[in-house]
Amino acid sequence: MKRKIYALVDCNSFYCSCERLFRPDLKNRPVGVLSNNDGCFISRTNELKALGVKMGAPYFQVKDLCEKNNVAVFSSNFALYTNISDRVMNTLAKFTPHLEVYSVDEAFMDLTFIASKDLDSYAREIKACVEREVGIPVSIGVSFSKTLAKVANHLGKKSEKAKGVVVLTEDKLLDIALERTPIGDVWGIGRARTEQLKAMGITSAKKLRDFKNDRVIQKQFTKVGLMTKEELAGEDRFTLDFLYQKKKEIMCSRTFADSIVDMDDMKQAIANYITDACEKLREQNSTCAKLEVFARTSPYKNTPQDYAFAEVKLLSGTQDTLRLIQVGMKAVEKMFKPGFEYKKAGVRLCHIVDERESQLSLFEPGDDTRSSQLMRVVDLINRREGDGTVKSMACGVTNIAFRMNRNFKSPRYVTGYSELRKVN
DNA sequence: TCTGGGGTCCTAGGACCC
DNA sequence: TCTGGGGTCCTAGGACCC
Repeated sequence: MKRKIYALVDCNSFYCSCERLFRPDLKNRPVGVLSNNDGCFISRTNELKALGVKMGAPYFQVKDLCEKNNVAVFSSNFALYTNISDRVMNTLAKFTPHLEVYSVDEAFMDLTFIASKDLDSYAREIKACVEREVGIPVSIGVSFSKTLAKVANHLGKKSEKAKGVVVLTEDKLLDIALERTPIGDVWGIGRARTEQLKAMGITSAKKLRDFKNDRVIQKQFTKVGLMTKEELAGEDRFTLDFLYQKKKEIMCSRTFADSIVDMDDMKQAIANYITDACEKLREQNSTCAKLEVFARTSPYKNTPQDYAFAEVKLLSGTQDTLRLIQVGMKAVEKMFKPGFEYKKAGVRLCHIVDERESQLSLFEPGDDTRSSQLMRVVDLINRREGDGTVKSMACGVTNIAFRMNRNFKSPRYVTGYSELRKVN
């Protein structure tokens, strides 16, 4: 049987590249995009990396440096990024029958059907096409497994010579590549595992691949750890799942621009998060049977600390925003402690199942037809007229929940387009 | 003044069952 | 002196990803 071939396509500095798309004047300037509330950097161009600004660096710490170096700083504009991402993925889909969208800026493609000698030129064609049709620069790594494609992609980003495409299908090249890849750069090896592996003398990807004792690896690093090792040896263990997967948990949380000290404000924020999460729940035709509510103070501030948490289990699954707000408000009363300055709060919907399999209970009413119809109409109106057009009274009118500092936001280039599409 | 917002999977251990 | 043994389900918590 022919070995699998995977390509990993990764958009370069994705959020920054999206901003540049509409601002050609930023082409050679350092660009950075900030997290919500303009907290820290979540995307940086090479020019910004060269200035020493790290991923996750708090903005206020490097503000002076940025001003001195004429860095173009943006607040995040996720509506824009999602829209551009869709366009990239649609372009990629033309090149393979099997595409797995792995994140907003990455996708795996099955290229097994391409002859080995043509892989490099095919990958370059893909790259050129995305850049021509969407305008976003990408890097592509190609090899026998997802983990190896990641390694190849990494090299493609770093090497000048590669011009954004690296194909690793020859043993000799693979050996060199794996030797040059520090163990911590391997996909699936995080900080904790890096330390453990180093202590065992495993400092590079090659040393992990060639480590003799599989049982030790499995014992210390779980089944997934062993699969990573096998992937490095070119075995296809993380197979492609190109089917649309429903979320098993849905979260919504935010850091507040101003802390919350009042329970009614907290209730309002939580009601908004429940509304948001329930919309996503209905979008994938699911119900949930557990709601978690949490809030925490700022760990960076020298004030009394608290992590408040409450959960509600329902006997029957629901997708009814109003019902979840009802139980959610009781949960807030249970967890909220006066005297603390809560800086962040959120909700998580758990025990998610398909609405057709949703458990009915003898003791608790399930969602009745009227509630379903109401929710459907609400979703329809909000999709057409914009989020929050129709909502529960509990959400309030002043928007405590989603108020953020966004001092550097780019204009709404494409949001209208995106909202139109959602209606269909 | 100032530090994001999502997700996934795995394992260990307890509850419960026969 | 010694506590059955195995299976399943659930949950909490850790680790990792972008």
